[in-house]
Amino acid sequence: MRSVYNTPVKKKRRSTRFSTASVISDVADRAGVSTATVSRVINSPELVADATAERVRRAMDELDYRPNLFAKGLITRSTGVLGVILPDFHGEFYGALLQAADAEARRAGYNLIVASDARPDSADAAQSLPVHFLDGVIAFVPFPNDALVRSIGDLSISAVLIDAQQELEGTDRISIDNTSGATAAVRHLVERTDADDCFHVGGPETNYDSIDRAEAFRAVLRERGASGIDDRVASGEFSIDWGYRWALDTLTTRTGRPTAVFAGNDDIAVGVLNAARQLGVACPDRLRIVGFDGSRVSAASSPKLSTVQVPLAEIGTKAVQMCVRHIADPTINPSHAVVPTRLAVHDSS
Amino acid sequence: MRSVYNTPVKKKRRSTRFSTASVISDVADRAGVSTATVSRVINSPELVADATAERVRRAMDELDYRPNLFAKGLITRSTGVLGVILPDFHGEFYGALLQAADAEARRAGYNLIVASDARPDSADAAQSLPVHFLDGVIAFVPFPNDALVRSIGDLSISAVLIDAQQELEGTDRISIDNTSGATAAVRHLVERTDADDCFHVGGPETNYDSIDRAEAFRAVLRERGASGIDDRVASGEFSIDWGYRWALDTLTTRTGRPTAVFAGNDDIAVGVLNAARQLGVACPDRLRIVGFDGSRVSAASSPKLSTVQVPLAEIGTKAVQMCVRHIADPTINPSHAVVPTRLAVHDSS
DNA sequence: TCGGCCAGTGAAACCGATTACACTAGTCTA
DNA sequence: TAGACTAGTGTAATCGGTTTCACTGGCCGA
Repeated sequence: MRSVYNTPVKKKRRSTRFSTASVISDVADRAGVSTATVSRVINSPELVADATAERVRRAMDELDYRPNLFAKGLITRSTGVLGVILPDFHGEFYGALLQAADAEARRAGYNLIVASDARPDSADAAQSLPVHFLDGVIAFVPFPNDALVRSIGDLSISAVLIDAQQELEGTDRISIDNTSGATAAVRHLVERTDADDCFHVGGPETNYDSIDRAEAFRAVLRERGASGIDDRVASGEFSIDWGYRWALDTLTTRTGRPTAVFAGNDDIAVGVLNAARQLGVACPDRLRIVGFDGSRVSAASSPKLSTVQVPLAEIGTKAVQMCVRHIADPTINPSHAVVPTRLAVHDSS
Repeated sequence: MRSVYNTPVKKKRRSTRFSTASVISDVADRAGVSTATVSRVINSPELVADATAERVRRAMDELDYRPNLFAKGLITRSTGVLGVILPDFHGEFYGALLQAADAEARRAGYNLIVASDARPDSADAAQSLPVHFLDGVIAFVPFPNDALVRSIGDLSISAVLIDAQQELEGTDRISIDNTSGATAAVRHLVERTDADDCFHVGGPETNYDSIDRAEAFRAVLRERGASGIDDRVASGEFSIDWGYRWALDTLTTRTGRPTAVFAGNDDIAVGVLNAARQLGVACPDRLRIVGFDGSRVSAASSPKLSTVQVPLAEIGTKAVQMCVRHIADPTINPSHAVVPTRLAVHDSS
């Protein structure tokens, strides 16, 4: 007998408010084993005799036992949660990405915490994310945002940057190969109309994708020996409204009328299309239009929009895979995946 | 002296792999106080002398101290994380909702974990969500899904059900008042065309919103004494393609041609619009169309779609507010909010 | 001057898991 | 048949916080 004075009535469960959830010691008691054995049944069953394990499993079932993730996390320092930072969830662009990422994460046994932060150069999302919690972070950074990238670096957890221009020590990256798709789109246009009448209506000036797409436009036109190229490149925002305003303005007041428009994304293209229809400019007969993204609005427009497909689902899936891989083995070299874009010709060009 | 044999060199930090994060005892040491005092500075500063608190805060800053959420959660049983279950994130419908929910959650100091589960009658999302972790759950359940609702009930945490038909003991609910908007929309149509030529192209048969919208259609037509109403109600899915197929079929083969279509949502309406344009049926001259949701595609279409606005952002915001309120005080009676819908007339009707 | 009270603080128990280490009993080898 | 080894299990330390309780010293009123 180890002690004479100390024979408590076998310490029983605290009555934590009215939590009825059972804990590991309940299971241990019921199965007639120690908590260590219960833990082993869960985490390394090969160490436990079959008969014992069976008894423990039954006890877990009967008590509907679920391990407390706080206690577990306190030891293992992992939660099975990945953080995802996106500029916004509004459009389908990020929705499609999130959908695929969530599916892949679930497959790998992870959950996604989301945070959006539209403002460039704000790291609020990263700040408010409960980072001590997360096993990894995936951030879509299509704008220069040093604050965000830096604060992700500070987290020193597995991270995947999508679309970011900045390199980050030890971090996986995914980039969108805008150039190939954009080049194909612009070539497609200049083969059908005079290069001097081709216009580019781009997205935000500082957006990396915008920059790539505009540059591809310029390159193809230079290649064709077009002149006054810069005058035919406009930046605005990724919205229907911007495309609409631009087209209304340009189609009515310009002297050299556009015969082809390469839009920075599908929304812009749809705006241009609407303005053209309103002005009685037939598409594709008098105005050819190509969008970018392959979004649902592009499929919904009529004439159906020619567009450059961005494989959003693939990006989401790949991001999670990279992140999970890096969590499993932090020593492997960070990789840089470039996802292709592909011109899909429909009726608007 | 309490013990003779036991004078360790003041126990120092374990070298947890290479985690450089500082813990509460580091802060305590640096500030020359106990861990209890540090904890008090964080959680109930009024108990600590100003000078002491100031010293502790400086120490926290200098060490860039962040409380370990596992340890904290182990005691307080709360994480500041809400789970959100949606059928999918694909369309902008749920995206808009999520966007607003995230913003509101962040404002209230919470984060969102997301899970999507498109399959009706599957509770996988709820199962795979790390529920021991969550302070609350918000679920959008537009389809009958007893499994999901039941498993949310089993969680016994604060929950908000959106759009669900089932009641759940002690659970807040939000419903969309489809009827008022739908009624207004159908009245709007029958005032402009013969009630006998009005058709409804609905979404999935089992979707609660679909059911409400279809029923409102029937009610208005009955009110007008229309006949053969059931023949003019079709169910399909919430997609452009379904609307397109329906219209192609109906506009070409039916004898009594539709002059007005009330669509189950904007996607369907856009599909109808595209088919009509392709068949040379002018909208709104020969065919009036009203959609539902007030989505971005509706604004992008031309003619601009008349539609019934669903305040998705409001729903997201309200869901988080209800959930947070319920977490703060679980004893308050669950409430049931009904959000209105509003007809917005544009150019398609 | 004494007792009571209060503000401020620390020591230590506790939350519920994981896991290093110790131990037992059986099997195998020499 | 002793010794080495192994499979299976339990004890107790540990993770990093929160919180109860006990304690100290200063101030107050009687």
